Amino acid sequence: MIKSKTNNRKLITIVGPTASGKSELAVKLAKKFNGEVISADSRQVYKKIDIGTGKITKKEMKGIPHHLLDVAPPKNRFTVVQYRKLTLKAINKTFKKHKVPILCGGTGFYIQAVIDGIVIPEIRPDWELRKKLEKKSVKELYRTLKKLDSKRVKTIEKKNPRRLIRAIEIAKKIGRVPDLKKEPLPYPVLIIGVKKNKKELENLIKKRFFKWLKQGFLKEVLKLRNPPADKGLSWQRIEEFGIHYRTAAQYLQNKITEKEMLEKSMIELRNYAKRQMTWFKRDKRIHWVKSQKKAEKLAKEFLAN
RNA sequence: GCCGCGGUAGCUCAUUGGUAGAGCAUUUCUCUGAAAAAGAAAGGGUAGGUGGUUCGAUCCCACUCCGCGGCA
Repeated sequence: MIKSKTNNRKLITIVGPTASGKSELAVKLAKKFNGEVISADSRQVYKKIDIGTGKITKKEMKGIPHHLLDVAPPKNRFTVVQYRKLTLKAINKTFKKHKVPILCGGTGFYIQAVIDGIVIPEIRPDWELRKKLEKKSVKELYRTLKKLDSKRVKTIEKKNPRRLIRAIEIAKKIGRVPDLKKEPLPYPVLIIGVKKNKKELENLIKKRFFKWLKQGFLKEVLKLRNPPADKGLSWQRIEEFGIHYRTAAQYLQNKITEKEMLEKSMIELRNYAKRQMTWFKRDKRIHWVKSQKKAEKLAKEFLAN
């Protein structure tokens, strides 16, 4: 390999379940190794959706630049493809400053799209078509896709309407769903996973939620609904911003009690953390650590070589 | 004390005279422009207890225990 400046490019990635302390670790590593943080969170990309997504505060950033936060208005739906584009830009910008980009977040799909370079067909979501297709049964959808693309049908989940609809959407526009293309990053990547046992994580999630409530999380939700000037968001849209927003919206509409809100949040967040771990577990590149010290050591070795 | 209602999976509840199901929870898994999303699979109950009727009871009957509501 030719030794040149580009070979000094290295990306550190921090993954882990919700509430595991990724953001804090990212800031710590950024401080220590002259880095900038790039968030990998599908909800924190939205403006005004702050407390309930655990978005890092200015103070917590400790002067470290953070990217991919507040990059979209909450009214519009953000997607992986946009995420990948913006993130690659942010990474390159960071390299230009001779700093280490630290990709940090819990949205496995977004991270995979960046580091493995999942190239998704350039077919934009067609919400009108989706709306129409949503009325159909999965069997009908499956049959429709089968007619359009005999290959994709073989690997797709037969009972998953969302996947079927997207496949149909692509096939309708360009004939069939192209094979998955991957464009991995041309520089080394270290992936650190923050490990927590079940009980620890459960406590962290609970504590964090109570903290958010004290910080005015419910007020934030109400403000989304009824902002001072502009038209507010629908409850339906608010519920899309994640588990806490969903349960809070239901509570604020008097559909569930406060107690139910707390219980539901805990259960769903626990399940979410589990799903995240299911995703991360299969990636054998991840170095799982229990302490920040261990993470620092890994980063140091990675950057030295 | 009396009357009524109920006691079936961890929870909420269906169901049937031929040994039971759902939703949620639990465990595991999937992942091609919604991913805190959308899906899949699995484990789990001898139907409060005892006795009786019956070829056979979780379901019918009696007694008993427990919970809830009402009356006194």
